[in-house]
Amino acid sequence: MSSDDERETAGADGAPEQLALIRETVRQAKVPRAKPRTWRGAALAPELPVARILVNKGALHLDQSFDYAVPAELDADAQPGVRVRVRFGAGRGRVRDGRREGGGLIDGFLVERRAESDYSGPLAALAQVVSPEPVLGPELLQLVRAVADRYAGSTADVLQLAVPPRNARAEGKPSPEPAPPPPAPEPGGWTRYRQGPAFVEALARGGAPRAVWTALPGPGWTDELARAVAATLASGRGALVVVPDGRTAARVDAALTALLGEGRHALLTADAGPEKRYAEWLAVRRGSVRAVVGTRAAMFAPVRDLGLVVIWEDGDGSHSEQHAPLPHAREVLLLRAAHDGCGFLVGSTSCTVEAAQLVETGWARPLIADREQVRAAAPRVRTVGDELLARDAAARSARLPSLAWETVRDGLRAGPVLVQVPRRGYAPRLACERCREPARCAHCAGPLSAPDAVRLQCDWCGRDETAWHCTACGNARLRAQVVGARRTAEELGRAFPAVPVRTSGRDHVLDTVPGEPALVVSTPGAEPVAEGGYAAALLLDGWAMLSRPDLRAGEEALRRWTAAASLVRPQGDGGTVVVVAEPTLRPVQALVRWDPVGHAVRELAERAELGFPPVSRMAAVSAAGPVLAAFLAGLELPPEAQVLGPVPLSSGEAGRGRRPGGPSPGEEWERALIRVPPGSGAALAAALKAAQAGRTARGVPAGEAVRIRIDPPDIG
DNA sequence: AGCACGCCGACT
DNA sequence: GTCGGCGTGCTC
Repeated sequence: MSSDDERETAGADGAPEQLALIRETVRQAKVPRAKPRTWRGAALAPELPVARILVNKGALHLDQSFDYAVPAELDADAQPGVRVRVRFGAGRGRVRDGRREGGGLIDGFLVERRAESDYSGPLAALAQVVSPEPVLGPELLQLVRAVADRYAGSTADVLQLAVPPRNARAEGKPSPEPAPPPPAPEPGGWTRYRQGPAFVEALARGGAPRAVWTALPGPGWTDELARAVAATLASGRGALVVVPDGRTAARVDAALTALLGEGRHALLTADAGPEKRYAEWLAVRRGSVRAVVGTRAAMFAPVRDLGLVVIWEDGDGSHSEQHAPLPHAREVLLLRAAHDGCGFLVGSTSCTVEAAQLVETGWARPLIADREQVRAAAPRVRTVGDELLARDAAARSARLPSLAWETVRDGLRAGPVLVQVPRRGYAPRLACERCREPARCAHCAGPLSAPDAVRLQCDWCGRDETAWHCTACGNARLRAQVVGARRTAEELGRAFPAVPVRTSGRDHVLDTVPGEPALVVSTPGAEPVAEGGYAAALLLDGWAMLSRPDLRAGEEALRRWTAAASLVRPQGDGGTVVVVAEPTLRPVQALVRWDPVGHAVRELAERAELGFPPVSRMAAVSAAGPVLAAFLAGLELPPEAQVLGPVPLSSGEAGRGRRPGGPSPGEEWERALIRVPPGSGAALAAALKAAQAGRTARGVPAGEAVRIRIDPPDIG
C-alpha cells in the first residue's frame, strides 16, 4: 500500500474519501447524459464537473476512457493532460457506513473536462490530481491513439511508451527560458546534394518538405543534419531527430551544439538518469527547448509546433520498440508528419525498401548526390569470393585470400584498419546449392525449412514442398549456409603481431579510435569512428549476413557494409574496402557500385511482385492452436485479406522468456500470417483490434492469450 | 485482473 | 430457508 493510500484511508485531510459515492439501491434507469449529482454533501466543480480519464490498465480495454466527477477542491488542478489517481475496479463496490468503497487507486491521465457524461450510471470522484503539470496534451494523445490503431494495440500500452514516469524533483524545477529562433543557417554540406540547399531553405521558410536522404559516406552527415534542424528552428518551429543508439545521439548532439550552442536542444537517451531525462522531456513539453535528438523513445517527444521529424538509419533494428505494441520509429514519425503536416526526413548512408517506397509513391523526394560527389567521398570497394579462401598460400596462416591480406597490410601502413566480423547466432537458411538463390515456397513464396532431414516445409503456409527446384537456375539441390569468421579475425590479429588489436562488440563498444595504425575488430553496428577515417576495411561477414532467414537479409547486409565502409577514407586518400562475399550477389554489387538506392528500388520491385511487405501489409497472429483457430474464425477481415497458415511455432520463435501472454513451456503455439494489399493496412489493424477488444472486454484466461504483431520482422 | 452478483445443490 | 459453489460480466 502506498503512503497515498494510507493517507486517504485514514481520512486525515480526507477530502476524496468524504466524497465517496453512495451506491444507489435501484440503478438508475438508462438515463443518458446523467449529471454527477449523486454525491452527498460534496461540492463539485462549478464548470465542467466531469473528467474523462484514460486509466492505466492495459489488458482491460483497448481504448476506452472513463468519466469521473471533479470535486470542487480539485477543480483548478484537474486540467486536461494531468496525471490523476482514481478508484477503479471493485465491481459496483461494497457499501459500508453509507459510503461506497471503490477498488484500488490506479493511475490515469485526465484527457478532457466536460459538462456531462455519456455514462448513465453514477460517477465516482477523482481521488487525486497527482500533479498539476499537464503532460499529455491533445497532439500527443492523438499520436498515441494513432499508433495504437496502426499497431492494433491498446492506448494504455502506447501511453506507457509516450509519457515517461513522473519525477517530482524534476517537475519542481522550472525549465529555462526559451531561446529566440536562431538565424537560418548556410546550407553547408547540403550543397553536395542536388536538392539539398532547396530542402534546407524550404524548412527555413516554414515549409514541410519530405525527403529520403542518401547521405554521402564520411563524417559530414551530422553537420548537415544539424543544419536541417537549425533551419527548422529559424522558421520558429521545433524539430525532432531519432537515431538508433546513444553513441550516434551523442555525435548529433555535438554537431547541434557546435552549430547552435548550448540550450537550444535536448538530448533524450537512456544514458541519462530518470530525473535528468524527465527534466529534459519536461523542458521540451513546456516549450523551453524546441529541438530534440534522441533514441527511439524520443519518437514520442512532445515537441512544440513540430516543423521537422528526422529518422537516421531507419534500417537499424533498434528503431523497433521492444514493448507492446512494438511500434517502429519510422512509422511513428510518418504518422506525426502526416498528422502535423510537418517536414519529414529519413536519412542513411544506405536505403531501406521502406524509404524507397516513400519515394516511389511520390510521398517523399530523393535527396541524393551526383555520381562525382559519391566518387569523391567513397572508398574503393573490391570483392573476394569465398572460392579463393583456402587457396592462397601466402595468407594461409590467416586463412585469407591474398587481396584481403594485402589490403590489410597496406592499410596498416597508413592508419587504422577496420575488420567487420559477424555476430554469433545467425540461423542458416536453405539456398540453391549452385547459385545460392534462397529457397522459397512455390505457393506463397515463404522461406523453406527442413524440419527433419527429409522433408521440406514452408515456414509461412506450412505446405510440404516435394519438388523444389531453383527458380533462378533450375538446380534441384539445396545447401544450408553456415559460417564462422570470428576465428579468422583472431588469426588475422596473430598474423600482424606488431600492430595493436582493438575490439568493439556487444558488451564493449568503442566510440572512437585514434588515427594510428591498429586492427579494429568489430561486430556490425559497433564500429568505432576512426580519427581521420580508416585506411581500409575488411568485411568478413558476407555469408553470415546473407544467410539469415530474413526477407531483409540482402538489404541488411548492404546497410551494415555501407555503414562500415562509410567510416573509411575516400578513394582519393587511399581508402580501400574488401568484402569477402560472392561478387555476383546483388548486395555485393550494390556496395561495389555504391548504389544503395538502386538496390532498394530493385528489392522493392521484387517485394511488390511477391506480395511482400512493405508493399503489402502483414500481421502475425500467434496463440495456442485451438485459441488461434477460434480467433481467426471470429475475425472480420477485409475481403482482400489472405491468411497464410497457421503453422506451428518452434519454441525459440514462440516468445522470448515467459512474458505474460506468451506461451508457457510445453504449450503448442501456432502462428498465422495475414497479408493485405496496399491501402488495406488500416482495415487489417482495425479488424485485429476489434477482435482483440472483444476478447479482452470479458477477461481472457492466461492460457488463451492471442499475440498480434503488425509488420512482423521475422517472416523469413 | 479482481470483485460482486446470481443461480444452483447440501446443510441447520 | 440460507450458505456458498464458481460461471459471467463489469469496472466511470
